[in-house]
Amino acid sequence: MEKNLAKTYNPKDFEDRIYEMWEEKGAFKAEVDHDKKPFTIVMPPPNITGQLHMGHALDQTLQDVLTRWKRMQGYSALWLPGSDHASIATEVKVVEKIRNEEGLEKEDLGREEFLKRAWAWKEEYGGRITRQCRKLGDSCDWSRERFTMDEGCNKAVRHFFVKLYEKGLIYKGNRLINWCPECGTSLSDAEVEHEDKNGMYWYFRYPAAEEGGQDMVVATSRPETMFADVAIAVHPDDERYKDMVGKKVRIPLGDREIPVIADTYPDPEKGTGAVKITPAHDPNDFEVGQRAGLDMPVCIDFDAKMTAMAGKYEGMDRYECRKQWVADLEAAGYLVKTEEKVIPSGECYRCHTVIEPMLSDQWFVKMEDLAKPAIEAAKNGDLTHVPERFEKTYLHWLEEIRDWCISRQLWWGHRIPAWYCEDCGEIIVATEDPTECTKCGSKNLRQDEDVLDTWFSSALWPFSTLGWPEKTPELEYFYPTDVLVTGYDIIFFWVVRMVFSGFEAMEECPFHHVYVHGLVRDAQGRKMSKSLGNGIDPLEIIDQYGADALRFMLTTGITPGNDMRFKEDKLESARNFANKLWNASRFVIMNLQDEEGNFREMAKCCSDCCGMACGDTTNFENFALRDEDKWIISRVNDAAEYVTKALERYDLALAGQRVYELIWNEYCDWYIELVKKRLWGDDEEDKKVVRFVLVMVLKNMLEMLHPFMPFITEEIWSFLPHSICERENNPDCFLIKAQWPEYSENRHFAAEEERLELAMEAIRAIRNIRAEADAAPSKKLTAVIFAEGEKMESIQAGERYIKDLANITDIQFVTDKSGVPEEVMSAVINGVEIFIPLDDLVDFNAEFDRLTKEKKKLEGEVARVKGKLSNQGFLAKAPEKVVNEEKEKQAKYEDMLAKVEERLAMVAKKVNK
RNA sequence: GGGCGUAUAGCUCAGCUGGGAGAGCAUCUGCCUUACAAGCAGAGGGUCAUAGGUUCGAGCCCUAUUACGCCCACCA
Repeated sequence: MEKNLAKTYNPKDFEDRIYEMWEEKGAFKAEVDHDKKPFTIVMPPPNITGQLHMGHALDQTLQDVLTRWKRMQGYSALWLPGSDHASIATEVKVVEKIRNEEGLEKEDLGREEFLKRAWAWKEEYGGRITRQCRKLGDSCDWSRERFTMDEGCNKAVRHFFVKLYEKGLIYKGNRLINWCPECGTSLSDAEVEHEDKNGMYWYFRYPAAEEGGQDMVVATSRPETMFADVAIAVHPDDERYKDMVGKKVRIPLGDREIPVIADTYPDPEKGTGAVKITPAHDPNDFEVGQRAGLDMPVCIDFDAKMTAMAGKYEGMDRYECRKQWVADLEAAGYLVKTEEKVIPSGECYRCHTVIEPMLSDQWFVKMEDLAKPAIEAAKNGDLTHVPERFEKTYLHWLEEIRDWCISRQLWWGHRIPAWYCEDCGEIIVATEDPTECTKCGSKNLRQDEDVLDTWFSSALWPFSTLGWPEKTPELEYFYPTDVLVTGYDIIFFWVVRMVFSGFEAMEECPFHHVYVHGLVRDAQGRKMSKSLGNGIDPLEIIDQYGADALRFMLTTGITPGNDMRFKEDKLESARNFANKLWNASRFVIMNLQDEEGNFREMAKCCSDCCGMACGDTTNFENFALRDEDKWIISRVNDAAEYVTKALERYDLALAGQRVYELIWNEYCDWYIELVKKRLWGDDEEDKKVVRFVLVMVLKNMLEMLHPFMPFITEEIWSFLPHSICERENNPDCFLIKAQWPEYSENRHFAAEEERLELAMEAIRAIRNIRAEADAAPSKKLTAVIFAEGEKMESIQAGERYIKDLANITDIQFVTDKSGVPEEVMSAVINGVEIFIPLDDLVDFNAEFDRLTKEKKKLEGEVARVKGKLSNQGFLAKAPEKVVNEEKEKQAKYEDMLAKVEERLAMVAKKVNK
């Protein structure tokens, strides 16, 4: 007895074992190999603070499918893994830990000590997520695993920073930035989320401060900033306020007087047409302030508390102050009116605290010039998006881009490589820590306290991970990468920044395709989130259904760029599919003899053992292949073409779907059933052929399914006879390294396909009759089949199939219907009539209904075809091929209709209708 | 304010360059047929959101409308 697969499919029995085997054999390793073409994907590095969630599972499975496919196609396929230091998220985690465990704040520890704890935290928890990836079956080259804050990345960051600084593309400036009071740091524009909230406009009267002036009424949604008002602005053409320009008004309840100025910013149509100007707390006002050369006092500090500018409100929280201040103003009669309004508000993408625009010293990347090649790449096709529509998003962002604030007031991250000379004030920016001031020679240097935006280092990921700024062989060989796979939610954060950084550092686009996928939502279509508690843990799913089922579920039934819902039944269906394959394989293996000699002989036409993958037609002439053998070979061939083309355009869902159909609906439902009798028969030569085709087709199917379901396919593969794969000569030949099946004209058998499909139609028709007549499947029946000419030949070729699969003991083929008994049920298929004598079982009423329905259907078809063919426009303008197809259909349907009508007339008599 | 997406069977979704509407699940009927009940066989079920248009021909292309969703936006 041959060894065989376990009786039941249980992924836990082998998934971990197979993954370890792959790793041990170095199957994921990608080498610089100039005999091969490179294929490169860099993994979007998951945050070290994170747990593996469904988003990662989707993202990584897509990348793994592509990597495994390309590896099988003979590429040196590198999927480079890593993780991200996640500046803010990690710092917050570590701060909380220290607070909880030691009751200390980070300031109590000091920078150095804090960083020690942070690194310790990273060592302890940071590897968790990459360990979890292994459960998914990720075939990334772990020997090249990187971390955005490792030594190499740090070197890359410093070099890149210096490069930009020296070109004048990085500068330091006192500007209005997005400040998160909770996280205590500045944020880039991309890190601010906009949300509309119900809010209020308050209209306040600013009393005239001089003779002949008028009171000014202005609206504001942020009364607490009034303490830092420096002017009231009106449009220069606004007649209402013309006389007030240059005059002063007084801030209510205070003694500060501020001028009314003219600026084009205020819109006379909006509000009262007069706007209070608070340059330090509003981006628009900041610009007005700059234009008018106004002071920029600050009334809210970095903790979102009021400063001394706010007088008695000093130290109050900004919202607390707002409440008090409005009440006080109202009591004093300065509140003119209120208006409920929807106010757009900016929030921190991490903690959702309302952003405070703050005037602050920060580092910026000047974007205008950097954006140009990135825009150009998309426009000239060097960079394409799948699906295309995301190119619009990408371009829109780049075209509207503003300077990028890259400094963060945190400790965990890449420290800005800038030093200040305490003696002469010189700023030194350098890749190595300087020992003395380049200008005055002073050794009294102080490094900038800030760290860089996490995305600054992520932006370098496609080349920093390959060795940049060194010119390594890897960088030379694997760069640029081929495709970047990511969710649409981080196009701005990451994709855009990698592209312009890639151009700047490497003078080449970091990848040529961006495959954008959607979000995995819960069954109700809601976003999975911690706060909702509706997240689904991929590890639990793997535990329950196996990684293969999860992977298959995630990669099929989706459309690029669209969100998907996580439904348990989809998962079950994927698991059932794995089970089906398992059982079919078990069946094949169980029926094999000691085949090593046999198959070696049969596959010998292909010296390097590729068997059917060789496309050598002489291969088949040596075997007595029957129609069903050629049919399944032809179907596999067709699938190989379809699947490869689908993968080439990143249509993984359709590719997976086609493999599913091949395995279940073609191989299992038909081929296996068709050959069972032969397999158990007496013709030893024929049995050998059947076993060979069964196992070779299975091999090809495993190859095509492998990228989607790597574990089960590898496991089954290990049970296949060694003579059909390279394992005979090479014990390390595993499916993961097998050759991807290619389409070959030599394996396309149109005539056999057509004949077999006619037989299938007949089988379906007879099964249908059985069901309608309530004849048990086990009941043996006979059939009379009428056909003429070539059709007779075709259907006669299918005699054995019909007998086997429709449980018919005897078929009488007739070219004359006169001998057909009356007590029969019948069916009409393409050019062929089938009669089943059922003796007492004939149900003429059922037969009558069935035929009536069939007649109606055929009448519809005939009418449709006739309509088309009588349309002169159609005949004149449609392609000849289409017209001919329609003509053939007309003949076919008219023939079928005539036969059905004839039969119906007879049955009608029986039922007196 | 600008941009984008979705609308197809009871549910979740496919449908590639326009050429006779598909899958999975669910439902109904019959089967433990020696790989598989996580299965087998059969069946029912759709005015492809609405209204126009282009075309010989539209689920697919164009225009408008409706509903839901997403993204961007300096937001008095």
